[in-house]
Amino acid sequence: MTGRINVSDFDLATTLECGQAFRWRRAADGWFECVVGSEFWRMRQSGGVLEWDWSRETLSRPAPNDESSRESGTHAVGARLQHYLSLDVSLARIIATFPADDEPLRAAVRKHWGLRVLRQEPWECLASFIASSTKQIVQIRQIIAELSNRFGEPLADHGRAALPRGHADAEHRVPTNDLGRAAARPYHSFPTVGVIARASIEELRSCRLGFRAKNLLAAARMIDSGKVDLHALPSMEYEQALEELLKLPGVGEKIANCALLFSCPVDVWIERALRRLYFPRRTVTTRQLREFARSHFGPYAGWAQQYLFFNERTTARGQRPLTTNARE
DNA sequence: TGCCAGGCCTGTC
DNA sequence: GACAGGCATGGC
Repeated sequence: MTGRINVSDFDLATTLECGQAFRWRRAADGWFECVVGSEFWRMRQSGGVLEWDWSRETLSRPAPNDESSRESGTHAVGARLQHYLSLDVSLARIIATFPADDEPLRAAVRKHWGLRVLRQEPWECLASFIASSTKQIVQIRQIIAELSNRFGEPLADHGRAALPRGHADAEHRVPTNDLGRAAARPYHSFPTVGVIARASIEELRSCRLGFRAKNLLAAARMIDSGKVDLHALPSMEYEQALEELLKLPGVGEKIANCALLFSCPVDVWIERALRRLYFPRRTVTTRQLREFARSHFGPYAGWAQQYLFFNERTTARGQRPLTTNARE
């Protein structure tokens, strides 16, 4: 099934490659593709038109509580896509809440206009950031790909057959040391929390998680057993939701905030930007920076900081692209 | 070869 | 409360 959506104030490439999601792959023909939930999505933007291509029953065994029971009409799929991409909110209105006299932020917004914060599945987002601790983004993508390839559901044969020529990567086995390729193959779903909870520490370590393996396993088990309910977070106040996430091993303030839809993450790159832009020649602690960010950027602090993060990453000396080149 | 990476946790002072 | 060091692993 395919469709088209008229879009404005939106940049697909920037949104998918700005470091908030780790599984989207830019194919050689310009399409972005990923398994989202248990659906295989492809998207391509041409000016103000977003083309999409969607396959139902893409997984050999869709998760029982997942999208298999969802509506599959063109309108319903398009609506899900718009929700995921936050196309249903006015970017201009969000930007308008940013501090008016903050020129560095305004400059970042101008430069990366169209960046939108995705509405990702909470578990995938949380697990990805648990895996992110002291890892480069390219390596995070590799770890997430390894986890998905090993523990996720593969695309069903008929789903794979529906892929355009050149995309049916029939050979699942790639050299284990060639993680750039592994990271570029999004043909598995992200593993469910239950699957990870029942994995062994050795299996997780084999995905190159290192010391993060025990944190991911313990966090998955706490969530799977109901000790922490990710789906209850949206109904909580910010402080309560933060406190809930901090119960999880390997989850500190930064990762918790990333999981809370980027509500206020201050990581090393944002910290670097904040120090350079707002506190030059002054000594401030990370805690002070976090408090500054929470109070300064307004209700959409996460959006503001994602602009600053991406801008810092793309303009800092020694800059490197955030993603591996999917073209191999 | 050595440094460092979208941190977290623990021990020490 | 502040701070340092350890934790695994791989890209550069």
